[in-house]
Amino acid sequence: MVTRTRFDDSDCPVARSVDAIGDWWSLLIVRDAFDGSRRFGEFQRSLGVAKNILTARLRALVAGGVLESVPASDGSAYREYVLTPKGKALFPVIVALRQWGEEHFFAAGEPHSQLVDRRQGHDLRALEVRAADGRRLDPDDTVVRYVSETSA
Amino acid sequence: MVTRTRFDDSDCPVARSVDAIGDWWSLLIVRDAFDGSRRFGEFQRSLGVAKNILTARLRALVAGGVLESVPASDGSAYREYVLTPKGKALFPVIVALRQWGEEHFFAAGEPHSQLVDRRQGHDLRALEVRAADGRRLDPDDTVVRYVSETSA
DNA sequence: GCTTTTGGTAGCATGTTGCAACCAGACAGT
DNA sequence: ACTGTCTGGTTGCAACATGCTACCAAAAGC
Repeated sequence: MVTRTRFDDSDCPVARSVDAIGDWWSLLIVRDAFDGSRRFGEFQRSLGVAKNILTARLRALVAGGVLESVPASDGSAYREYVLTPKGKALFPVIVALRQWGEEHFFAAGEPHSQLVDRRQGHDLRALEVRAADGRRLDPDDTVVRYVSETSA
Repeated sequence: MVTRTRFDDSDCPVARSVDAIGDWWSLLIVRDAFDGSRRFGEFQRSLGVAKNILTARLRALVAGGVLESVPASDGSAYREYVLTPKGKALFPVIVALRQWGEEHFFAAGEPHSQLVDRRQGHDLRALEVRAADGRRLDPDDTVVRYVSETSA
C-alpha cells in the first residue's frame, strides 16, 4: 500500500513527535491554541484553513491527547478545544520555531507577531540547550546514543 | 490552483519556519545531519525514504539555506550535505521535539535513541522558556503581540 | 575493462489536500 | 412557534504529493 510513511514505531523520539503532530496545520492549530483560540470558528478564521481539514486535524489532535474537547465555557451548547498538559508541553517547540523564524525569515524592521512576557511586555530570551550541569551546548557538543535498556 | 497552502508571507514566524522546513522528512533529514550524516546514501539508509523524495528534499533544504552541498570531504568526487549556520540554528527545535517525544511517547524503560552531552554522556537538561530577566515562563505567562513597526 | 557502489531520474498507483457546495443543530428576534 | 442567521461541521471532486519499483549514468574499486 502507498500510505504516507509512519514513524510511530521509530526508536527516535523526534520521529514519534513528528508523527504525532501529523502535519503543519496541526502545529499552527496548537500555536493558535497557545494564543487563546478555543472555538472551531476562531481557528478557522485565524488560519484560513478549509473546514474539512480543520475538522480532521482537531479530531486527530484530540485523539492524540494534545487537545481536549470540553463541552462549554460561555454557557452555549458548543464545544471548545483546549490544550491538555501534553499539548502545553509543546510550548518549547513552538517557541523554538518562532525564534528560528524571527531570526532567519524577517528583514530587520519587518513587522511580525511577537511572543512577549505578559508581565513586562518584553521579548523572550533565546532558548538555550544545556547539559545536566548547566553548560551551554552546541550541536557539536552532543551525540546521539542508542539505548537498548534504561539503566535507571 | 490546488497547491498546498504556503505560509511564507505570514506575519507569524512560526508559520514561516514551518513553511521553510517543508515537510517532516526534511526535519528528520536535519536531525540526521545533526547526528553526523552527510552523504546521500547515509540519509537514505537511515531514513528509509524513497530516493526521489530524498533528492527533492535535499534540494529544497539546500535552496532554503538549511543545508549546503559541499563538493567533497574524503577526496571522492561525490557531494556531501552539511548544515549551514542557519541549519544549525534549528538545534533547539530538534531538541524540543525530542524531549516532547521522550516524555510522551515512550513507556518507562522503552529503548530509544538519546541525545547526550558528548563530554559526560549525560542526558540533557529540559529546555526552559525564560523571560528577558530570566524568570521561567509558562504558556500562560506569555502573550502574542502584533507589531506593526519595530521600535528598535 | 568489468563490476559494484553512489547518487540519482522516470513512471505509475494511491493518498492527501484544498475548494466549494451543502446541511443540521443552536441562537436570536418577534 | 417561526424565521433567519451563525456555528460547526460533512460530502464530492479535482489536483497535487508521496511512495514504490525499475532504470541509469558516473565514479570507485579491482
